[in-house]
Amino acid sequence: MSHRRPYRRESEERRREDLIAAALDLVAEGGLHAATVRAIADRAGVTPGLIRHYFTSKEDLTRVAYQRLMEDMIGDSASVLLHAPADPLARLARFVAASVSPPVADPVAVGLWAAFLHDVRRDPAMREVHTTNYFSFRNMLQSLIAALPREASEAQLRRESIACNGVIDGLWLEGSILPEAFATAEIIDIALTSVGAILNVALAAAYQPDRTQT
Amino acid sequence: MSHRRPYRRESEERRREDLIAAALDLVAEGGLHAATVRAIADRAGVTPGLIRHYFTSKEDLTRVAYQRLMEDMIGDSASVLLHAPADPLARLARFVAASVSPPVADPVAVGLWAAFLHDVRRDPAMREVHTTNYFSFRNMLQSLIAALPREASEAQLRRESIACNGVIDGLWLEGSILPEAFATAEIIDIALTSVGAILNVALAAAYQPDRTQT
DNA sequence: ATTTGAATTACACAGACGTATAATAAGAAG
DNA sequence: CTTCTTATTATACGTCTGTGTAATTCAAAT
Repeated sequence: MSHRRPYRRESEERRREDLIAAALDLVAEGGLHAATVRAIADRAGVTPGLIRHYFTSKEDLTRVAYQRLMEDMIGDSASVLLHAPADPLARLARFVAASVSPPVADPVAVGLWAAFLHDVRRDPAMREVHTTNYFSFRNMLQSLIAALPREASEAQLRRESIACNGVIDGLWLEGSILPEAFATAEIIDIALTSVGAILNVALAAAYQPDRTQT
Repeated sequence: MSHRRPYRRESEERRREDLIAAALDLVAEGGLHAATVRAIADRAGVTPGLIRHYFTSKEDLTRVAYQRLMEDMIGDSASVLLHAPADPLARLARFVAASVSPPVADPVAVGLWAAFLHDVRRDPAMREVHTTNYFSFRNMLQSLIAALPREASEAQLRRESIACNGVIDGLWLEGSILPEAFATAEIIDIALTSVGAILNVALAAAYQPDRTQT
């Protein structure tokens, strides 16, 4: 009499991937509290019990999902440099522009990032993921700045990368939260001009949009 | 036989105030999900039912609490200008410095702000509170910039205030999330130098710390 | 003193939460 | 075709959630 739901067996990797993606989806849509065990399982097309088969607890899944989110965001930024020009100034310009425009700057991404922020402050494991990725991004930026044809001490480089990172983060935030208040082109232009002013280089003039993508 | 808990009647204003404060406290400590009706009531020293006597729903209380948070943050920034110098450059410097140091920049404040961010994106009412306060802050900044002794078009002023606001927000964020990674004095110095570079004025040199406070 | 209105407490309810455990069936191995 | 492993489903449990409603008790008005 019992009609048990039919199912397919999948690889562990695939199942974990699906569950992580489902969790991030739900957090993006409805905040952390929307990503319940039942909702995640439903979105991933499995039953709730399976989550505890692949993750020791919901907290465990949350941590893994956050790590995945961070890796993706860093990856999006870094991938810009793959097809970037050789000229250091143009490279920096493209990196800055990419960091304040989609897909890096995006309401959903900011929502996700914010949803996890509280746990980041509380949970040491998540805190370390954050710290690692923050410095990873800043170091990318610092390398690009260091490559510019000019003289700069190490201490000055550090200060400049913090400052530029600040501009980028701030504009990333505002542009993503109030997307209708700014045109993407305007945000890019402001970011380039500001970073240029901080570094005392003509960054906006050196910017060449990437024409290989949309 | 029934031992009913004794209580004092309080003014509506006082009770609402206490409940709002309790809610913000709990959100700061444990995120939005920690601010349950029962926990809020407990913290405020009342029973859960009372919340629905002063607020039509928990969502209502949440909205009001967020509004209070924003007002307080804007107020902290604005109050700096009360005892600020008359010199426009020094005024701007103090405003910028205050925005990236305590009590404006503070891990708890950032945690609170982030906890509400998702609802801000979703709920139109909360969204309007955010927008209003964002522009309120940016207009304060723009006024300070406009008061500087130099020539600047309206369009340039807008761009500069967006850029400076970006730097401030970004440094506020990073300094608050990773307080141990930066000294407060360092963040202030970076903020002043960066804003100065964007506006092309000697802001760091014009900074005079407020000695009337701690 | 008594009455009266409403601020406050007390209790109940239905649903959702994360978790634990037992039952089943898919798919590989023999 | 049969056996065996385990990925997956199913179900139950206790707790917590927001909300609705009735019972009380405070404090002011009379």
